[in-house]
Amino acid sequence: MMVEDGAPGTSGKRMSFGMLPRLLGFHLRRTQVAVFRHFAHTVTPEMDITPALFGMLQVIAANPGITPGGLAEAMGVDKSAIVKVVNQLDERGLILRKPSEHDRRSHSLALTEYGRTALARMEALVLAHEEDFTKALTAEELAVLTRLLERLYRQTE
Amino acid sequence: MMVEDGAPGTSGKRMSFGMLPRLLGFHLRRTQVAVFRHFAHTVTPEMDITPALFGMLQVIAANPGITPGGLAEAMGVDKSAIVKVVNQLDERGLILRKPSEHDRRSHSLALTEYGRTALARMEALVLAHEEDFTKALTAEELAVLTRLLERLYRQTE
DNA sequence: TATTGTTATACTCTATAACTATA
DNA sequence: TATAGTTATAGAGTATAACAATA
Repeated sequence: MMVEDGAPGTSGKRMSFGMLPRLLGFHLRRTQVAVFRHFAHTVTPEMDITPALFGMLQVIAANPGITPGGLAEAMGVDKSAIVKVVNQLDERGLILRKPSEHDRRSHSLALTEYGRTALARMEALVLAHEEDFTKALTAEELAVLTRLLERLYRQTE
Repeated sequence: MMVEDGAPGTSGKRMSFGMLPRLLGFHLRRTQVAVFRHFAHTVTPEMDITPALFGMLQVIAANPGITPGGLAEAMGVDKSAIVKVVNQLDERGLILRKPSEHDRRSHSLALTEYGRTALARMEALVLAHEEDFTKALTAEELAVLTRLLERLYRQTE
């Protein structure tokens, strides 16, 4: 049996977040979680892809011949963290990994034919996800939001 | 020796993010990373706290007597994931964990005297971090940004 | 039977360090 | 010596399942 004892969270009582709602990071975090959840419901079921993997595919598609090191730099992670990702995409037949002719240490990444087809479908799902998630905002409000975010993170690049 | 071979990322060449810049999640992610890095440079060195731990302390401080289960619910994580966090805060003397009188299964969390002092200092550092990170925006722009984010994540709550 | 806190366990993400094969 | 890719390893963070104490 449940007993009301004054402590929030034990029952259905409202609880306070203290000063957190005055911090931008708090709202960023909540929005990020909501976007990921929405993506997981709308894109992942059909194409079995995460936001991070989709991002990797986009960068490879937009920069054919990019190296694993270049991909790591683009995504802002260590080169060692890229290996598992590239392996996954490779094993799924989405990308091709071939040694460079100039420098045999270096590898060149590019989408396969199947990868291009799959990515096209993912892009359609992602755009639908984006449109649905942002439907509460007008196009202008979304543009304002994006530009404000850009101004914040560009100052520290 | 480094050889230019046309692939971006291998050298200092610009690379493209494809359609990613048209996705809100891309900009949210980059802003989130920038906020965390700024926090790590301005708050963590003096008070050895992360954004997540600071959030936990805020919720405990604002809801004295909250249970671990209530904290888990507030932070949107599983109750089993809270245990390590509460242990850390307890071991550092920031919070006190005592059994409830009404229900001896239940624990009641609250800040210690030291915890209150430490949190006050953290809050000062966090507010300075917030002000510096958002200094590129006017107060009005920041308010607009916050409200747009709220409208996005509230629709899915 | 159901709930609270906890443990055991596993999986993801990411970093550091060291290895290999080239250069 | 230096670099590209990789491996081994470790530490967060989070989830599921199961357990003991209590209700």
